[in-house]
Amino acid sequence: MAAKKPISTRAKAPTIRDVARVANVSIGTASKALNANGRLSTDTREKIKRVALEIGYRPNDLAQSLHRSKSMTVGVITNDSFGRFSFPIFEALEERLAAEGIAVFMCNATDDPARERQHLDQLLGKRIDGIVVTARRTDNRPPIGPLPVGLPVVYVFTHADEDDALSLLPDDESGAFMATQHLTALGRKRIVHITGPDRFEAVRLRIQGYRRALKDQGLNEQIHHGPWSEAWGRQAVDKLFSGEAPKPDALFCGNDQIARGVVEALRDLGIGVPRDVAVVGFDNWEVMTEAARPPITSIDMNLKALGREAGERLIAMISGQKIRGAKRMPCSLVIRKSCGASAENSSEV
Amino acid sequence: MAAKKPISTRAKAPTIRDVARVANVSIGTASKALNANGRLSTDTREKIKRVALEIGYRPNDLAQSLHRSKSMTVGVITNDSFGRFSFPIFEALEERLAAEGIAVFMCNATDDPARERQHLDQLLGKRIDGIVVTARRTDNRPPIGPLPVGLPVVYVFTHADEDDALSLLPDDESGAFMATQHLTALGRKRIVHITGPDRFEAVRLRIQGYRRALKDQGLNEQIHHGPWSEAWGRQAVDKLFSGEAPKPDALFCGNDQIARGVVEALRDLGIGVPRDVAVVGFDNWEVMTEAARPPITSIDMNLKALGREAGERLIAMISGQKIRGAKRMPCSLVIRKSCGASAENSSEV
DNA sequence: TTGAAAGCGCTAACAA
DNA sequence: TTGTTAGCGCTTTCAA
Repeated sequence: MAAKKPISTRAKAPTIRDVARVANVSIGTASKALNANGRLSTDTREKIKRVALEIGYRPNDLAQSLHRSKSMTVGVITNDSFGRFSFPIFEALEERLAAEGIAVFMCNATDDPARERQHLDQLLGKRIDGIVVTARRTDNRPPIGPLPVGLPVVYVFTHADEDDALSLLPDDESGAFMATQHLTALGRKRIVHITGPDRFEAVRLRIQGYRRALKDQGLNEQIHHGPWSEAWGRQAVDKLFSGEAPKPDALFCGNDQIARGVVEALRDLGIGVPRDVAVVGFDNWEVMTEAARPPITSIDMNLKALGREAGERLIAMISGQKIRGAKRMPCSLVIRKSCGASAENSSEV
Repeated sequence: MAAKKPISTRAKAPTIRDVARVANVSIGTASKALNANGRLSTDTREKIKRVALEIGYRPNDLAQSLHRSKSMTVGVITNDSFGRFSFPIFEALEERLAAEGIAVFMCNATDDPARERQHLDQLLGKRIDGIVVTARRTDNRPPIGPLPVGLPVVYVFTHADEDDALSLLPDDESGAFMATQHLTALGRKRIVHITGPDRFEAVRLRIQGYRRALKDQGLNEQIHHGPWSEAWGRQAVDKLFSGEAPKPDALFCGNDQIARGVVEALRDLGIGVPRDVAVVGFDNWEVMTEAARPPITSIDMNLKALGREAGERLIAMISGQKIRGAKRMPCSLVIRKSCGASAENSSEV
């Protein structure tokens, strides 16, 4: 397709036949020597290895794969063009798979089913050994496919509308519980939740965790929805602290951008953080949490652990195991100054 | 390596031999039919295509590549684990290459030469048709390798200590010139540059652009170095506006985090932006520039264009062209409220 | 211990 | 128009 001119100045890579010729043995012998199996005189084995090194022989994985019908490659399909969430996941995933000798095709489908289909076709043509599907948000998505039966698929940071699928997700509910409990443990009583649009599953789950923690202490809930932005955080504070109603003494925010807006607005109003109001965010996005004044306590979804686990499971599936079901992986609380607790209690992993 | 049990429940994919058998033709004929070349009766061609579709035949790229000695894959090696810069580049690159039917292996080397070497070996084993090297910062790096002669390599957002290499970089100098000129055009006279550590090539280039623009107007320069953080931006403002010295009427910042710190500190001091002091950032990182009060005018490095161009050139090289040399691609000015200019003048692309 | 040969799935040159 | 066959680079059985 891209080939304009057939002229190629590329040096052809040496093959095992070249090794055999130079070492003056049969090609079968050379193969045996290089693959460390079968018996062979140490002499010839050494010689062959030396020759291979000298002429810069490197086995052609394509040919090898053709033979073994295992390509040692997997594909990742994402729709997260910004990369905020999927990048750390991908990074850990790739690291885990690389350790196993598996290379990773990265495909961006940008929410376009046609592009997704196209990428999938390409990957299947390359006979990938497995697929990882990831996304910008954790909500359900239609299952990817159709796929050859038995092709391992892992959904991570998203899950499929299908029981059979294996998916790995952060435990939003317990993360939010942890955040809220941290606030109640510090003696806060009027804890308001400022969060994102409730069409996000993550928002709904975080609300559940928040509720559970409040119920434990017999406290009342108050929830406000808005966009995932600093501006919304500021606006929410302006509203909450302007009227006659009793003021909150803690704010649990749906993400760190909202939290940062909140912290800034409180600062503008001269309300002390954490003295008057404690603040917790979600995501542990350091660019936000560390730069805020004061730095913001937040929930870390441990995206890298998520990616590593995805790699782990994919490897298991490739080697024949059957795994299914959704698993939620634990979040952790990262304590900073915005709550007034000492950082000693941090459960950061 | 990962293969524990040889038992595989995977359905074997149909081959062209299967197609031929079912369609009751020779395997050569089937191939011809599916590759749309050579002449063939429309009848059989139709039949073969239909059969292929029915039994779900999909050509095995591995076998195809083996034959053509072209794998239709390329590798990307990055050391940018955060992904802030390399992700947009990668995204555009991948999109361009996918359009050509080329799939992309993504490898993270995290600044570790051993890991880089390992990834490279893996990629060479997979007989990739080309390599893209990218990085977290634009500075020089040792050339990647050793590589088979003639293997196309593109460095993007970094460049190699080597004349022969092809590299694509943002034009930091002219970007900084644009930013500074924008300020002078608005009548600002005392324009201070607050930037990052000068071990970054980008910092040095941006200084050059800043200087050139000042010289054009016969203005004096003043440069302050610090870390790439909001805290540094705040600190710089505190210093600049506390003494008896004449105060700046504009601040050109080395990146958007510094700019954001600057804007916030000015706000704290009750200094009007843009009324008293105009501010320009660098990177056009919307999460910073849009959330600041006021939103910050910034220089966009057009990372996507950079990625697309890298794809373009790689494709050209793969098809036989020889390209070399470093190319700097233009930045653009994205106007927001922090300078007091109307957004009409924006040269955003 | 080593060599010969079949075959992985596909393409392309040549024959029929 | 269709079929046959060699070969891409490698592994693996089977013979020598």
